[in-house]
Amino acid sequence: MNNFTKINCYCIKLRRAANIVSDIYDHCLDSMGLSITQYSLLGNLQKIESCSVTDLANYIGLERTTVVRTIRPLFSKGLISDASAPNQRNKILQLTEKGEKILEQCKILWRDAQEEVEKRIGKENADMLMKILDQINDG
Amino acid sequence: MNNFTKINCYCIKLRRAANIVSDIYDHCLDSMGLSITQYSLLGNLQKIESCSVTDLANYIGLERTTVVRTIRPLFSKGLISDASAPNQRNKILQLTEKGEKILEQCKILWRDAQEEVEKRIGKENADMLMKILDQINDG
DNA sequence: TTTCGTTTGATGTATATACACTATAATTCC
DNA sequence: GGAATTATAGTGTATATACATCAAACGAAA
Repeated sequence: MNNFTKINCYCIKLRRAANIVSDIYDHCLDSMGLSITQYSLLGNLQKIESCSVTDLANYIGLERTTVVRTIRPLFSKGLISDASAPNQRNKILQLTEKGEKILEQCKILWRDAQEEVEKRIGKENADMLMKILDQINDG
Repeated sequence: MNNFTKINCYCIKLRRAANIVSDIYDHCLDSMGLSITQYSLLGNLQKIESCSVTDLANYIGLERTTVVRTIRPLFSKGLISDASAPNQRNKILQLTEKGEKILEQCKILWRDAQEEVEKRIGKENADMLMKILDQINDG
């Protein structure tokens, strides 16, 4: 079954790779009960410090509605809070103290996942990959 | 909002890229009523010529059950058929004549999508990307 | 200041994919 | 040849993500 050449499709290969790499990250973060998307939201929120749902979505390149659903469990767990006044449309998302603390612990696990990827493809290729992905994502 | 440095996460960036590139392909294939995953199944089935669902799944690196559901509409449309005897467990998947014809038309559109990606990141980077993705996917 | 278009968050629904499990065909082993 | 094991296809359900749409808040324009 493996003596055939597979179709060289950027799309299919990117999807497979995204799924395979996602497994690595989710496995690493498993013990903290966070998905890689949630981790990414927390991490980026820490950088921005304070923003609306829409801003956060634009910033990380996810659909607004996806972010709405992803942050819900983060609210429930008390990792982020909304600093806006009542009856206001805009949310003002912020990391809570607990969120900061959890995030720091997650960062260690996340770095393990990063290193796992670098080990698999080599640091040089990893840098190259990052550069090319940036070109696709921001270009 | 854009004066912050985003987190350099291989996983998140791969996922974003997979989604962005998927849009390119699905857009190109839209007029044929096939998704990129369906196209890929047809294309690989053409190469293998004849195989079971499990073999096809292993070959393209998708979960078996995912393949089961993806090929269903291809059956309905008469693009693939099952050459196995009745009451047999193993399916013997094959492209129908109609499937071959449709696939050839799709290939043209698929190449457009491939070129679109190469135009975006440059042919050299595209080759590099393919190589790295293979390392992730098969390594 | 009232109206109207826009922004923002939210919900409903759809697709791609996976995992857990089930039912049955096929194979192995006594 | 019949029982136990394995392989195969299929279903149920879950997650990540998006699009279409809605309602309420906000801002601009008359």
